Order: sequence, then C-alpha cells, then structure tokens
Amino acid sequence: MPTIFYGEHMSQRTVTVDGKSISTDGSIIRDVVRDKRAVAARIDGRLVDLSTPLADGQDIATVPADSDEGVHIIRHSAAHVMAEAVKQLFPDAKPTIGPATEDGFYYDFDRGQSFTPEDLEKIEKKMEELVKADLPFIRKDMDRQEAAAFFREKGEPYKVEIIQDMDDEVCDVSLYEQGSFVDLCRGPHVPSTGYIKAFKLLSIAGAYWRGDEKNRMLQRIYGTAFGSPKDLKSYLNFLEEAKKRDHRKLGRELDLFMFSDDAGPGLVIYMPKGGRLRSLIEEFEKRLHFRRGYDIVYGPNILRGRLWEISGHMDNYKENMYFTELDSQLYGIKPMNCLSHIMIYKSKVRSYRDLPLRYFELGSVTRNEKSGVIHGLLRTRQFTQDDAHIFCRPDQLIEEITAIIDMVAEVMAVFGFSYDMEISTRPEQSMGSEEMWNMATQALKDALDKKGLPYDINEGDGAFYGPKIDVKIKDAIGRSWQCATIQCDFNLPERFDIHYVGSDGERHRPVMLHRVILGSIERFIGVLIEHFAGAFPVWISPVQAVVMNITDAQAGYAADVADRLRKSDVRIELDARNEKIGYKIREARQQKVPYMVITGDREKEEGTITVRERSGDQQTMTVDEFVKIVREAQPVV
RNA sequence: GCCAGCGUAGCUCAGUGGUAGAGCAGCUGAUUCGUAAUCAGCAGGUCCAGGGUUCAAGUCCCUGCGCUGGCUCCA
Repeated sequence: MPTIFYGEHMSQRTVTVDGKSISTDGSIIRDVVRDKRAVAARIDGRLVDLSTPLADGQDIATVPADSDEGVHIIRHSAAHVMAEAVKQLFPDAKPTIGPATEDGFYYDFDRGQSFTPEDLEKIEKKMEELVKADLPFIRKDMDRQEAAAFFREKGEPYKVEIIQDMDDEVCDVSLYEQGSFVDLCRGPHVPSTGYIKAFKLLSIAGAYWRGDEKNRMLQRIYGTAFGSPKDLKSYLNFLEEAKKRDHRKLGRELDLFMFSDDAGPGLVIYMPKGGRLRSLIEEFEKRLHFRRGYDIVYGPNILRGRLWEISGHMDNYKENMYFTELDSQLYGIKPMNCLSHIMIYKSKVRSYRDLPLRYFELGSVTRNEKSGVIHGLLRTRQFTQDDAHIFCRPDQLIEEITAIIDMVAEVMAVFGFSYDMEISTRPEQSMGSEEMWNMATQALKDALDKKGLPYDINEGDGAFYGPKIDVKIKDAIGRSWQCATIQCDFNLPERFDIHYVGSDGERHRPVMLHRVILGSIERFIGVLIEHFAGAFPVWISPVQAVVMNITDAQAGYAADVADRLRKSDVRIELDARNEKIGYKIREARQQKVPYMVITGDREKEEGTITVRERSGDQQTMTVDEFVKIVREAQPVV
C-alpha cells in the first residue's frame, strides 16, 4: 500500500478556496480552509475529505455543515460512529451497510438477537462518548484483494461480499478508520467525530440484506443528524407536526372513517362525515369527466376466471387477487377495472370515427395486500379508483396522453398540490413484445417532451401490461405520494383481439390508455386530510358551518337560520345546546369547521348572522350573503 | 409475508402476581351566559382472543388476531 507523507513537500502553493486565491505552505485542504463550518470540500466537482493533500493550482469549494451535501456527509459519518458504538457494545454484531438517507441515516447489522429500545439508548450514549473523544476519520486506500482479506480476517463477511461483488475494473478501495472502527467506504467524511454535533437515534427495524426478501433479515437502526442542534430540533418538531396531521388520528377525531377488527384489516368503513366528503369528491369527478368527453360506466365486481386468463392477470397478478366460485365456475374479484371496459368496447363494431372512446368508472377494486403493508387509508385491501380507459387510434395517442396530463394539472391546482412526474419502464414480471413496450414508452416520453415537462425514469416499475407516467404529489409538509398514473397499453387490445374499422375498410388495432387522476379515492382522502391537517377547503368540508345560539332566547331564530341555510344547500349543523358560546366555538374549531354562524340577540333583532371564520375574523351579514360566499367556494372545472 | 414494539372505558393513558383507575367524551340536573372548556352528580370494563403456570394473572409463559414503526410490495 502506497504511503503518503502529507508533510513531505513544504513548498509554497497557490490554490483557490471558494473563489479566493490563497498562497499557502500548508499541506492539506484543511490548512487553507478558514470557514469553521466546513466539513468537506469539492475539487473539480468531486467531494473529498478536508485531509486531502493540496496540489498547486487546485480550485477548492468548501462544503459547509448546513448545506445539503454537508448534512449528508455528517449523517454518513454519524452512521460510522453508530457502527463503532454498536461494535463496542455488541461485538457479535456484523456491520453490513450504513448510508445517509434523505432525512437521516441507518446502519444494518447481522446479529442473532434484535436490538431493544434500551439498547438504542445505550448506543446513543456510547455515540456521545465517541463524539466527545473527537476521533479523527482517517482514510486509507487499499488494494481490493488486500481489503477483502482484511475484512475476512476481522470476521466481517458482508464487507467481503461487497468487495467481491464490485465491478471487475475496480482495483483499489478506500477504508475509513475512526477510533476502533474501520469501514469500507467511498467517503468523504467529516475530519473527526467531534463534527457530529446534533444527532438522535430514532427506531429499530428489520431489513433484508440487499433489500431482497429471500435474504436474511438484518437489524436496522435508524437515526438522524444535522449540522446544528437547532436544525435537529426543527426536524423533530416536524415529526411531531406530521404526527398531529396523521390521517388515522384525524379520521377518528373528525368522525370520517373507521376500521373494525371484526370487519377485517385494510377495509375502510366510512362514517357519515367521511361518506359526505367522499361523495363530494366523487360528484366533482363526475362533472370533471363528463365535461371532458368521458362516458360513465359500471362493471361487476367479479368476472369469470377465463377472462382474467385472457388478460394475463392469472399469469402476472394472481397473487394479488381473490377468487370465488359460483355454480362451480371460477370467478376473480376485480383488482382492476379494465376488463368490463374492454367488454363494452367489444360489444359493437367500432369505426375509426368513433375513437377515442373514454370510459370512466369510480370502480372499487380488491387486492390482496400483504398484511404488513396495510396503512390507514393510504394502503387498503379494497379501494375505489377514479379509473378510465381510453381506446384510441395510434395517431391519437399523444393527444390523448397530453389531455390527461393537462387534466392532472387542473385537478391538482384545484386541491393545491404540486407534483413531480416519472416514467416507469418494463418490469421483470410483464408480458408482450419488446417492440410494443418500446412504442408505448416512447409515446409517454413524447407527450411529456411535447409539453416540456421534466420527468425522471424509474426503471422496471411499470405495470405488467405497459409502461406508465406516475404523478407524485407533494403535501403541505413536503412528503410525496403517488396518486395519478397514466399507463400506455398495446398488450390488452391484442390479447382481447379488439379492433376498429379504418378509413381503408380494414381492421386495425386500437391502443389503450389506463389512467387515474386521484388514483385511489381512499388514498387521496388520506393525503387530503394530512395536507390540510383536517381543515378542508369549504367546498369539500363535510360540515361547512355550525349555527350556534348564545342563549335559549335565540334557539328559535338559530333553528330558522339553520333551516334556511340547509335549504340553500349549505352543509350545516345546529348547536342549540345549553352551553356557553365559547364552548361551542371551541368544539367547532376542534372539528375544523370552516364557518361558525352566531345568532345572538343582536343578530335576531336585525335579522342577520355573524359569520366567524377559522382565522377568527368575523363579519355580520345576511343569510343570503353568506350562502353566496359558500357557493362561490365551489371550483369550476 | 418478514423483523421489532404494542393491545386496559368511546378517546388519551396510569396500574409492584393479591378488590379495575384518572382526565376528556357520554348521561342527568342546576346555570341562560357574546367568541377555545360553567358547576354538581351518575353511568361506563370479556383488561384483544384462546390456552398454560400459580393458592391467586390486566401483570408471567405459549398460540392466534389486530395495531404501530420498518423491510419487501404498491394506487
């Protein structure tokens, strides 16, 4: 192994640091970096340690602790410190991998036993000691074979496996040592453990080696670290905030939906207010689709097994499906809505003039989700999609895709979501020719390119019958959720042998688009709840206003106002209980009702109402004026 | 499905192997009040289910179910 003596050349050098030219007799980058917050540096776009030797004429950019890259490096270093702590406390734990993530870091260990919450505390304490000791991170470059031998001797088989699985052309690997711990690692790292000023261990979880469920389950410890204690604190606050917005908690508190152990896991039961919310969204969707040339259709929930064989579901989707038997015939409970729509298409001879045909269905689908993945409204075993299938000619394909992209944009604007898009390509489990897949994928790309919209590629994540554009919406606290998806399918038209008669009098094969805008209504409602923290916009609020009197003297007037509002389609509740107005307001606020309509003696005398908003602002007006305000909150689509 | 933790009143949660508890919500009564909780009383339990250990189990052990956090999978 070549040894570098950093102090070897004591000559003067001229380097550029963050755009400033510096003349130095120092030998490593750290010698010329004035910025105390610097944790690493960038040379020619490459991230390096501050201990990297200086070379004459180098252009150095420092990476501060509070930058995205800096935080990433701190987290990665924290993962190493955690591994050292674990090795000291539990010598039998074999380290595997420990990367930084978007909001923290983790390290996976192979160990006979699991870690307990008490272990977590011990590990955190030990980490604090290691940070206090301010141990330097020392990089060592090592020949690949030598490194493999080194880890084999240390009894760390996972590191050996990682080295052996590297590309053939890799000759040297780098190791980082701090204190008693050496890890295979590309780096860079902070100069010493003392740079890790704000960290916290969060949870223990199981994780498969290399993410494959056929492999051994490892013990993962999650933690997070930041450039400063202040940033760590604000992240922990953010987690608290997210907890308060949890749709499962709000769903119960606002009486929207429930789950019942007796009914079964992953099966949503809508309570009256949740039912109202859902029906409002569905009404909105029906209008939306009618106005854009869609037809509303309904298909059965179970279809013959034979049909699922033709569609390829039996070969590609069977493990997600439920089956039943009727008159000793096999039936599949639908996990998707496409088959009935294909039946509708097939029911007549179609002319090229008839296309595109757009069939829309608020279709409930049932999928056998593994027990461990079920999660409130966001992952259920039965859900309703705002599903549509568009049958079109190949020459109409791009136009139809772009129309859907526009529709997604309009709907997301109505709800106030921003979003990113990605294209998912052919998965391993799939059917059809390579040519079809290429055509379909190209069509999706062309449509996005034509609109000038940016997108990522998600290799191998398409549906089994075709590639898709996935829309990931971002909620109010920055988390992203998949809702809309647009799938391009050349497969099912062929399998069901559907066709249209072209202008040439010949039969031609149409193309099929599968698409959803909100995706699963359940999931979308879950995201809506968290996005608005339960304080829905007026137009979808299950209760838009609570009418309340101040004393029994205005009970009759309040009932009269309530009646007038109800007859004007304002969704109201009347709170005529013998309680103080402060108490009624408190309850309405907790229920996140947008308006409180207060009727005291003053209002009764003038024939008005006082309307209090969620913000606390209030105004006295007539019932008609208030009705107008509520009506105008309805979006036009 | 896998790993770990958890399961007590409608909700949030206390509970040392020895009589099942609190706050809020609910119900009843009093109070008639102007912008985030009026007072008093009452009622509320298969301690997730089944089995085991024990003189005795909410508490310890086993199995199942469910939930939570992850992993894999996904709208």
